Amino acid sequence: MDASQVDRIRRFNRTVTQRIGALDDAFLSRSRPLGQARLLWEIGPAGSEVRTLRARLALDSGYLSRLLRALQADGLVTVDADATDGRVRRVHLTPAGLAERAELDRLSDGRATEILRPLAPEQRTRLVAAMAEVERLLTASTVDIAVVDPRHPDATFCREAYFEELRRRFEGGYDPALAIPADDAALTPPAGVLLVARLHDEPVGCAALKLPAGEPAHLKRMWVAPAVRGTGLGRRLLHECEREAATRGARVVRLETNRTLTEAIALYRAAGYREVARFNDEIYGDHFFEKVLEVPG
Amino acid sequence: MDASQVDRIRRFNRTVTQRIGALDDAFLSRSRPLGQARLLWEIGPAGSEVRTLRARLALDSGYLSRLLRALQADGLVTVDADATDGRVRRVHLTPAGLAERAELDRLSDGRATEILRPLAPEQRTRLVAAMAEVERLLTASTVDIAVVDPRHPDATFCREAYFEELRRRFEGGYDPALAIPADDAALTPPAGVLLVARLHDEPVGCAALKLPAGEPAHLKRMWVAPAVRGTGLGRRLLHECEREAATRGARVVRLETNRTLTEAIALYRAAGYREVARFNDEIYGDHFFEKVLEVPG
DNA sequence: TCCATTCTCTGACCTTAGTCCGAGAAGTCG
DNA sequence: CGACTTCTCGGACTAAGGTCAGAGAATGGA
Repeated sequence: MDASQVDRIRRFNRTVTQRIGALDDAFLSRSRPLGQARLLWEIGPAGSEVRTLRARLALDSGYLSRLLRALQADGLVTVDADATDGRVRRVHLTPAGLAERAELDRLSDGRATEILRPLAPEQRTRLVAAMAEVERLLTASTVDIAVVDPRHPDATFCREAYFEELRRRFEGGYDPALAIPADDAALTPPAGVLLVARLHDEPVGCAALKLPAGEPAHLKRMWVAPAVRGTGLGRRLLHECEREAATRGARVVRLETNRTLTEAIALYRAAGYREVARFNDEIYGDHFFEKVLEVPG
Repeated sequence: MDASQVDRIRRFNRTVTQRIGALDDAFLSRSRPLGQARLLWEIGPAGSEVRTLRARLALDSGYLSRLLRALQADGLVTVDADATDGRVRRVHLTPAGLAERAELDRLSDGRATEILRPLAPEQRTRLVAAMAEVERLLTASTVDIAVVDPRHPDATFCREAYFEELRRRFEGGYDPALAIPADDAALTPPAGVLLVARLHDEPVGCAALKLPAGEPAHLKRMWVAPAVRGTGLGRRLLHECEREAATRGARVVRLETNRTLTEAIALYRAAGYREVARFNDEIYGDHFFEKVLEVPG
């Protein structure tokens, strides 16, 4: 790794936590502990379940309970049992709580404005653009790719999202029953492998390989959630698949794809795949690609 | 202010504190309180005065003293009186303290590396470039410009730095005694005004105006510290001067400058100054500029 | 020389953040 | 129904961060 890049990130950290961290101070400046303020904000105008708050903010249950008691005592929230499940409790902001939250927003906006104010208009534009870029790439780098059992909820979520997308994009729709199948067993090692990409523990992409012994690996089910497109995740998934294929003994990766999936086709070409003649009878396949893997050295 | 820009800054804050804040966790992961770790790092290999640490980290004197006691008890620092001033104390890292600090650096680098690792090489380059841009512009926006008495230490610092720069850059050097003077009285309101730009309370630039009643304001002593050049500070100082001139009744700003100060000349032209005939006998003046101020509406 | 100032340190005190544990109510499944 | 799980809550406790006031040593200036 380039040392100057590492150094840059550390310097960035120092400048940014000083200057941007001030936005969080807005939460402190209302004579309310930061924890309470953050919780108040996180509850949101529509209310939340206590358990989701606990998960989102990663708080101890006792601690969260106490924070809620404090907000309740100040008349900012109400806590009552969920209608369908008596164990879970729901929190709602009272009008006073909503007002307080709006005030936090206002303060936070004020801090942001103070950052922009001293800058010339065109500097502001540049700052905002650079921030968007940093955010985008940090998000991309937060995405985690792991081998997952095809029966895992995240795996089925991705499969359904993938099918749904094909249904929407293919001319004449998509019916998985008509396609060459890739059932759970076929994507479980060592017969195959399924990779799932997650962002903050939410599935945001997948890719699968069938690994018939002695034959080319077969890439299937490459999907990237719309929210994270344009972050290079497709390329990363493809790269991980090739690594998996190589370490599991395959020398070649093959795939077929539909003509409507233009980004995917561009991705395969950019990654060094070359178009070959049809090698199976997949009815949804218009283009067939192949790449000879480099021997890992 | 553009609401979408404000919004972007807030979103940036959320993503970045999550992801980059992890760099600070490195400081926590050594079973040492964050405060102690930060202090240890801030002392630096060369040692520091206790009072400068207190100022830099904005710590209560009692609190800082206790932190130092704790580090001392762990054998990481030594504290002893300054040689020239027996009141101030100096802190130095022991070999163990240096090792601990190096370890913190190493951990911090590790976190930074983890951010870069999942990215493609060209994404890394983009991230680092965008970070540099954000840092640069946030720094620019942190610079504070204020009217300062010419006898203030920051003002004299800027004056000396300015003269030193002219000495170095003018062909044949610079002697203030030969130039048209602008003494302290002439730069004290209402006869004139001196603006000093500061970054983290350190002077990093200045600009002055002489304001003879009923005549054009005369801009003098425009200087920007090398470290913050290219951040738009010159333009900001110039803009602030025009504002001061306008609110104090001037309709026109004039200035002369030397041909070697090319950035300054470019700045004046870009800001709408037009070159005019020589209007005084300043021996270091090669170019003479003038701008008619817009009437503040 | 004396007085005000600067600098550091200690003691006393407070709030916030956070952990651990066990009780108890509500739901689920065989 | 009974056993197990899920979810919430309060008690007990700890560590860390932080504030305030006062004492005492060293310095600088009138």
